[in-house]
Amino acid sequence: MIHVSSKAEQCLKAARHVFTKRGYGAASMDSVAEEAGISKATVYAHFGNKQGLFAAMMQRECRRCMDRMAIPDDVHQLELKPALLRIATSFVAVGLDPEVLEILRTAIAESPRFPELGEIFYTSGPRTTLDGVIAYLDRVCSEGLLRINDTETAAMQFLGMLRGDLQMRALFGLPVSQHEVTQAAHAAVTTFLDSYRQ
Amino acid sequence: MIHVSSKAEQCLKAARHVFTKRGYGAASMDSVAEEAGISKATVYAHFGNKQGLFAAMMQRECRRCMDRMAIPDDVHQLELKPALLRIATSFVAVGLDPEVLEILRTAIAESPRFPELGEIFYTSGPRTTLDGVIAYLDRVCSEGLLRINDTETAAMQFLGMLRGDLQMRALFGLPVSQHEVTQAAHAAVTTFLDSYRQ
DNA sequence: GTCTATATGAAGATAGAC
DNA sequence: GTCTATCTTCATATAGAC
Repeated sequence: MIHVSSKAEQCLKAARHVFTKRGYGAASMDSVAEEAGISKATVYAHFGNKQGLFAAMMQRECRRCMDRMAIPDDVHQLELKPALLRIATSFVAVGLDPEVLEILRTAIAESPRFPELGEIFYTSGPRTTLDGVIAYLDRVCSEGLLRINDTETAAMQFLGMLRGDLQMRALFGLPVSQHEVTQAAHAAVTTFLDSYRQ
Repeated sequence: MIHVSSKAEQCLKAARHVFTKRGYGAASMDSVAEEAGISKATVYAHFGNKQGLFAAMMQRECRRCMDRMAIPDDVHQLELKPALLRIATSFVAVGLDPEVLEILRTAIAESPRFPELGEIFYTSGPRTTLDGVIAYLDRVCSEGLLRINDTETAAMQFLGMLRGDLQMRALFGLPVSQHEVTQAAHAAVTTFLDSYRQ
């Protein structure tokens, strides 16, 4: 187990704020040090250089996201429709959370310069949710509640319908009303069941 | 009509390349001038400052995108299912086009610093397609081919299913196979019709 | 591990000639 | 409109003391 000192943690928090606010290229190590309340030399001592600090910050944030991306445990105690609605509500809540959006935006922005970033974020974020939905759909299919040939495609469709335009609009900083969110969740569940329950 | 000199155009092309490759913050006006084959002072003479150049470039690129975002004209001569498949194929082809992704990535990245950018891109991109699909669905509903209460929600669902994870993976630079694309298009049309044709 | 001080280079922006 | 040359600021990174 690697020991991470308190100063390094302050530094990562400050890095998160500065990098997401200004963008990687325009962020300065001086700003990070100042906001963390430590000297710039200490930042370099811990993370080597700017790229190292950014990569460490993003990896940490991706890990933090992952826990929230899994589908809720209690879905297995619900009937089919309420369970899908529960998954849907949880998914859009996380996907539109301002802190998650900040990290997602930054990951998209810098993925051309940090190629491993895309895979890390996708695996710990969208893919985690997708795998959870696939597992859930496999189960209800084996119980005969739904008939789905390709549960991976179906899961992608379900999550895709939930996202709709909303996540893109949120990424752009455009307003997304609570009404639209609940509307999208209910509509996605209805359409999904209409298609796959027969 | 505003006359745009050849040098300004070279400049915008170079700006597109430099800004999308390095990111706004890390891009330098020197690089843009060098790549355009003109002097830096000329760049400033035309666009004022770095922000002005970036905004001008992005507006131009959004306009260029818009034409490709409309749904194809020939859908109106097709039957329902082939028409949806035509819309689907066209939509994913544009949405996964590397040049479009480059601009989309940049728009997402900088929208916090350029708030008007999000609206410009959304309006000329995703919203244009969405409006086209809504209009199409309204027409086929009025002909009695489908029964849809809320065509806007249905259109968002259709486009959302098409995107699935694919656009996000593409934004992250992860591989997306041609097979996945056609698979997603066919599956989206099938699911959509299963749900709304009854 | 942490700091102050500094070297070194780069980048935004402009002055002034043609 | 376009250029060369330059000003000035700021950023990455390190040296060296404690």
